[in-house]
Amino acid sequence: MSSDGRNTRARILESAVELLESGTGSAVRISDIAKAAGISRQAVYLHFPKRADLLTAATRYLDEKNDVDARLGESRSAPTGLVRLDAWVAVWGNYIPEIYGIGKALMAMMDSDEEARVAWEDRMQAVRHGCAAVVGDLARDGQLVSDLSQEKATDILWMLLSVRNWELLRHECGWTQDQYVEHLKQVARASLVARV
Amino acid sequence: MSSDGRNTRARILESAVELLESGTGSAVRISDIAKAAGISRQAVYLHFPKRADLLTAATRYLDEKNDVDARLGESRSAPTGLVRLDAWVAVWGNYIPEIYGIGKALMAMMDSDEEARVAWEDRMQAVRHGCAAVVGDLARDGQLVSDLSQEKATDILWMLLSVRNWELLRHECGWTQDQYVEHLKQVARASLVARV
DNA sequence: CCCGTTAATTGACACGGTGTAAAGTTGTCA
DNA sequence: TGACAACTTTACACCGTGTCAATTAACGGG
Repeated sequence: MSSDGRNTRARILESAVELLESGTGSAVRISDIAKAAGISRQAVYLHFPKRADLLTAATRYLDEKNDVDARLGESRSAPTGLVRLDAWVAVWGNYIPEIYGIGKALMAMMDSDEEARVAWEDRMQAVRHGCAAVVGDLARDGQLVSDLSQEKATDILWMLLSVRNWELLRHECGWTQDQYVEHLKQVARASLVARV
Repeated sequence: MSSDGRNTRARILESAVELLESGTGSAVRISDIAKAAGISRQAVYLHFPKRADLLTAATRYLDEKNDVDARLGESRSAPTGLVRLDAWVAVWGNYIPEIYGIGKALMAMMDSDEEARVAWEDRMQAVRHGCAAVVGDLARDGQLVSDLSQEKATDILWMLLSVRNWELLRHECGWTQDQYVEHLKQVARASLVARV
């Protein structure tokens, strides 16, 4: 069973993201994940000593599975700032619904678990920097609305990408993921791009 | 001590909001609140059988303390849609930092406690309706940017007012509450109001 | 003045989820 | 065959929530 080493770890992460995505978020227990992965609860602790370890590992697992880095790289090589904005928003719009369950679980722990707080804030800061880059592109192309500073525009974009928004739009308005992404694009354009 | 009936309840709520605001949010325990209120833990359960009861009561307590209803009423009687937008954003911008601790605590329970979920979503829906009203005013005054539907504009405004945003801007960017409110106003104007 | 009511107190406990610890099992590889 | 690693089972400590029962203190009305 030594070849199962990485296999089991991956199975745990798969089960974790599956449970966290499709449902009750922070109410998912370690034992639920273990059961879904077909192993004992203690085996989970063998791979992830603390709950926060599992959750942060799950975010990285999703990053790799979705090739987020590569896609974000692609988005930056688009021809104009306007297209880069669309691409960036599309990547995040599609990604957020995937991590929102994990995000909820991490946010719920943030107040009591320092490690979870740091992990989540690091993640948020990375998004923020991405927003700043995209807005910088817009400004360089002369497409940013004239009465917005780059800082303010970054904040707007970043607020729009808030994880909570997806959850609320989905639950309260019954939106699909496609609707959400399309909407994000339009809203981002309406907020940031100079009208002709 | 029968006259202490309402007094104790109020003292519990005061201690609760104080602890929840200035600090660790969902990590605040019933016993912490009891200690801060100078009573026993069981006395808290006497007034609020479940944790969710206390939290939802705390939100109502803050509403009344801050006269939120009255202020929102005033904001709607402002002369133009533009001024109404400013007033509405100011009320919520000042209110959100106060309830964000309670919001965090409620959100952390949402997945496991149905009552907490309903309470929070009701609250969010109320905000949403308010946003729709303000946007409707803008549209009636011909001030809404022409390429935005009222629905989309409502979503923008509502995303900007997300409770999470305040926390993140405060922690990651070190913003003060005044900065936040001023920023919200400007962003809302930039996003929604037709430029002349 | 006593009596009933009501709020609060103390102490004990059940429940559930996290995390730890120890001993036993199975499979692999040298 | 023996060492090693992953996983299993069982058991338990810890902590926060919520419940229960017995007790004390204060107030108001008869």
